[in-house]
Amino acid sequence: MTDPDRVIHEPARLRIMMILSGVDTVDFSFLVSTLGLTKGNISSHMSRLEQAGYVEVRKSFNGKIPHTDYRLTAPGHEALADYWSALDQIRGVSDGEKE
Amino acid sequence: MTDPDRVIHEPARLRIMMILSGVDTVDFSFLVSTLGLTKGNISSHMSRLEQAGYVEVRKSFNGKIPHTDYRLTAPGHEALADYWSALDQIRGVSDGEKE
DNA sequence: CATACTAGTTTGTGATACAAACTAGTATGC
DNA sequence: GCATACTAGTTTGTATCACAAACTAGTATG
Repeated sequence: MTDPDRVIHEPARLRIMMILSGVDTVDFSFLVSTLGLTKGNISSHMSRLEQAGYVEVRKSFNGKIPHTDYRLTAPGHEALADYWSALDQIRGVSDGEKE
Repeated sequence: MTDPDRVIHEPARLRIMMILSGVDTVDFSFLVSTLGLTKGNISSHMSRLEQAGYVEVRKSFNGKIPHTDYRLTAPGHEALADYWSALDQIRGVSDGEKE
């Protein structure tokens, strides 16, 4: 009866997690253009994911331009897997009895 | 890129929808004992689902005791199916490609 | 007639998703 | 050299909403 992790459950963050799970790193601009959300919105979602320990933030300079990369941590990968498990569990509620 | 229906996405309501999808009707008390949520909480979730047109409320009297039954409507069934589709789409990001 | 129970609804509050406004620095135009 | 625009984000304000506590309305029991 475990409820899905709220941090991941939020659609925007779920998308972010799914994107991150498939690649090494993504940068801020990529997320902005891919997700179609405002920068502010993405910024706060990334902060939330960072606070949860699900993503690692790496700030650097691309020449003189600041650059931010995000990477999914091991706990992040695990939490994402657990999230889908929780959802499968909900989905399979009537699995045994009827179709 | 359709986001999952927020009405259904809320874990408590998702559970309710899944329960309803498997049976004809459930009554209020059943939901209270099954979900482990307070009555107030359940009451507002059911109102939300009713407002969305996903459930139909049927009030009656069991002798002299009031009784409330809930039933999933056709749009409700459809919305639930669409919800899982939307989620499958998110889940299959790396494999389902995009449009 | 009062205490407890059934069956819910209404109310108050804290959390939060979202966009707008803001910050800080770089490149370009005049 | 000054300003205008752009890149790369963060902070702030607001409206929504999930949740539980308090309340309502009626019934059964001592």
